[in-house]
Amino acid sequence: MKRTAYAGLIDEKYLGQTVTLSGWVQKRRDFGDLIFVDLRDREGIVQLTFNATNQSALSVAEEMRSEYVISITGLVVNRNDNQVNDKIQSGKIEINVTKAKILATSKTPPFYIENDVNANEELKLKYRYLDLRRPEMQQNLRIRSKIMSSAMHFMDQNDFINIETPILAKSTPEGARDYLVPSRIFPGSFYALPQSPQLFKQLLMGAGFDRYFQIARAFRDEDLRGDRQPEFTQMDVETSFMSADEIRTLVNAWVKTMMHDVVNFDLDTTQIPTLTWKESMDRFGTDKPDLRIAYELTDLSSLVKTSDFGVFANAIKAGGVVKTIAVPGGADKYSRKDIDKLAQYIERFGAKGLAWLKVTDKGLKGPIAKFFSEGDDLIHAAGAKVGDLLLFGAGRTDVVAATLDYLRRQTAKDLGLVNQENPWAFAWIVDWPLFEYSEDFDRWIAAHHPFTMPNEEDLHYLDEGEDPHKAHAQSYDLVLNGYELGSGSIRINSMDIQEKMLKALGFTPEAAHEAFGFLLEGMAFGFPPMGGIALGLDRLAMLLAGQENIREVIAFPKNSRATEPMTQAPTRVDDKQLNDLGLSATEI
RNA sequence: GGUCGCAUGGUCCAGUUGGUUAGGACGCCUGCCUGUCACGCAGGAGAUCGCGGGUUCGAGCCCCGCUGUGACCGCCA
Repeated sequence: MKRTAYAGLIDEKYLGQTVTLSGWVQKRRDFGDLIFVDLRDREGIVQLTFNATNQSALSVAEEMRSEYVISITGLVVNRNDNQVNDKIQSGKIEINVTKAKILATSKTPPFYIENDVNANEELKLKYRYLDLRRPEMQQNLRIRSKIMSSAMHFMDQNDFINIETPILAKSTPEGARDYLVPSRIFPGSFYALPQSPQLFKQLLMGAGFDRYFQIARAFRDEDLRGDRQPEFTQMDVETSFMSADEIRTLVNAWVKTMMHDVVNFDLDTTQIPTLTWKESMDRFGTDKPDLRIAYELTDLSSLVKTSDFGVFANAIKAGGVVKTIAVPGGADKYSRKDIDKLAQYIERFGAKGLAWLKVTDKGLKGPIAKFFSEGDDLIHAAGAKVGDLLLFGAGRTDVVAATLDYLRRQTAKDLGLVNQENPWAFAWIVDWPLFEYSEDFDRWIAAHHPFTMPNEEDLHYLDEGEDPHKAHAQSYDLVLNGYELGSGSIRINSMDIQEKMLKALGFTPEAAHEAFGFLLEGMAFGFPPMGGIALGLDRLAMLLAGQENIREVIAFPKNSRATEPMTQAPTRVDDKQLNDLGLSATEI
């Protein structure tokens, strides 16, 4: 019996036809001499009917259980009007089965194969192949597939060349922790899995390919988050002779095509705002703002620096800031208890407490209202209106930013203020600092990466006797709905600037050549001006699939401790394997 | 590395102030049933209450430690 159609695609067009279908038993409803079986395949579900007019098929149906794999042949017939099921696509018809065969039996699955499955994550990952049977997961991975084919097609159409770069690569300082692969031939030496194809793609520009792209896997041995996995997929792009503006225009064109191909959304890329990094930090407290939320941060520092409220005045005196968000309609919606909960949450950002005020028609209300008897100035400065809830951040600039960024997103989520009219809020964030200070390393590190070209007018900051940390970079991030989708920059293409850059990062000339000598040497042989970007396809797929965790768009993801419950990776290995590599495992 | 949660039949949960037989729903098994699609009805099986220790006459419940797991902070150029 060879399959002639997908179960989920059977509809009135097939009426009167005999079809052969194969798939899984979603559900059996047994009435004795009448049995209904819901047959599921990748396209959906169709109802099969078995009855006494065909005893052999009926007896096979009696044996069927959930998740058995079956193949059937039957006639597509109309259902009576009172038997139509509007919940499934094929609900107007059903299949009168004449031949049935069980191809594989199944144990009772540990959880139901249905969309609103309520099993815990560990169980779902352990039986990932069952979880992936859920229509939602099938849909998620097909969205991902569409993104990839859209990308491939767009890049091909725009004369980009798809080039693979090594997975076994060289460990380089800077950046994330590497995944290391021991060398058998050189015991004690290691390859590193690439954190990105960054250096290779620059070298490809040096080689004259002019336009490169790759759907590339990248690896970073850092702790996971809902939007971070240790291995992830990037749409990696590099071009020669293009400005940052031109590269963003190119990416916009791809994003527009992709949004059309994948979710059939007509994106007006001329409406994508470009914010400087500083503007984004000032207005939203983050470098990846969710622009679906209308309200922003307001700086009240100058207004409250002489306030009677000590917390505010002291924050300013200590060199910090006081900022607020006015949550529309929040005054009624948030109880004291709700606010306490928010206050407790933001302690993790370093906030000492949460000052708040409610704007009522009788002025400001709340525990600290007494300090603001002349409240109108404050209400006006905050852009607040009656019914709003004012939430304040006071203290170190970075703590206030993190706190109010969180409060802005959380309150919008709580109150349904994430604007649904603009479901896809893209933004470009530009003019990033070239360096940022790392308390961990107690030195300045590259904000993007060490190959990022400084702004033309900032080049002199890298010179002797100047302060390199004032420099800003020709780098740009693409943000969607509060997620960093991609990050790119114009690269340094001269050895001279690259060496200055590495020096500013604390590299001695010897260390610089040991780590990046191949790149520096290459630059001596005529490297073109170049720039590019890498877009995170997992996050993009997650957002387009309406998911909140990138696990949902990765077929076999790791759990939050970077292990894989199905295969149990990582595992210990044989001593022989270790011996071959000249390694020994110390911790048991 | 840290913070906060969670762990009870196959699954998801309830379990009072510590009290004698650990409860429900779904699923599973058996039987009956020709119009169900959350089928129905009758019956049945199924538990090391994550692991180890402690307190107590008595622990699913309280305490300590551990393990697993989720979210977040640090980290992620």
